[in-house]
Amino acid sequence: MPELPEVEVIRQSLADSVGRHIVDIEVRESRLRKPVDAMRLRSSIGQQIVGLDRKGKYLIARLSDHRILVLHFGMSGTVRLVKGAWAWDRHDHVQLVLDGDLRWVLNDPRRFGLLWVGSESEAPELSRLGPDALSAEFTAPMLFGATRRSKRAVKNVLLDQRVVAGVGNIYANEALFLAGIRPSRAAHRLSRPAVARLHEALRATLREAIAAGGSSIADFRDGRGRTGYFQLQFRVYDRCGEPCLQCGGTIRRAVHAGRSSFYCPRCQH
DNA sequence: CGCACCCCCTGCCGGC
DNA sequence: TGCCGGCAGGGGGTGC
Repeated sequence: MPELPEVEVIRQSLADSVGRHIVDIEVRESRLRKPVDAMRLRSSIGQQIVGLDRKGKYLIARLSDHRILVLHFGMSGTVRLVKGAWAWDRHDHVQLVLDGDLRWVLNDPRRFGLLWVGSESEAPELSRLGPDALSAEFTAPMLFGATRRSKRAVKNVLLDQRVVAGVGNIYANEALFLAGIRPSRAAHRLSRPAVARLHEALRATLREAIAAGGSSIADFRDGRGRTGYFQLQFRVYDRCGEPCLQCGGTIRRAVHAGRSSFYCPRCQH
């Protein structure tokens, strides 16, 4: 679920946490994508959260001892910011208690998420990431360079977090539709203007999605329990068999790299 | 190098 | 009504 827009929406909803100290951490279920090291995690008790950042799909809490607390939400993860005591609910795995009687409750039914604390330089996941899709470093010329070097389908390039961080299946499909490019097009055959269109479409889609509170397909909610509504604006994602909003043709579904692609065969070439 | 295919895990939906 | 297969926003690994 959480791609860049959803993680950004979560980040914004947790803003009240900045400046607070971590006073306790309780781990009920450590079997996430990588086992949660409760002892290591609890070494951050007493630290102050001095900032809340995001890179790609990773949420990063900066601690006063200069370490970082890294969260990734996999397919089904969320974090709720609650006030007062909290009784463990189904699929709640970790509670992070802050001063001011606040707490983060990490819930992740599929347990593909990640929770880790350490120094930024030794965070293996972060070091492999390309520039964040909404950062100034992610430019059209940079994306053009990446497409030139790759014979893969352009959608697979967009999904490659080493090229650009934060794009997942929904927004890759949506951006390719806006740019009029088929997901299966060989990346290195795209023209410079086509890549520039794609770059612009991608950033516009991500910004629109953030403004809409993200996409709530099954049950995505932000830290305050609010749903997003960008799913109401999907132009192609999960619209197989439905009419193209631009030409009235029929949206098709195909599978690339094990993921569903949705596109309009008349509008995308 | 790139992809097809597997894994991790739970939940939901459609077909029978 | 109930069961079963397929599929789902993530990432990682293997072997061809």
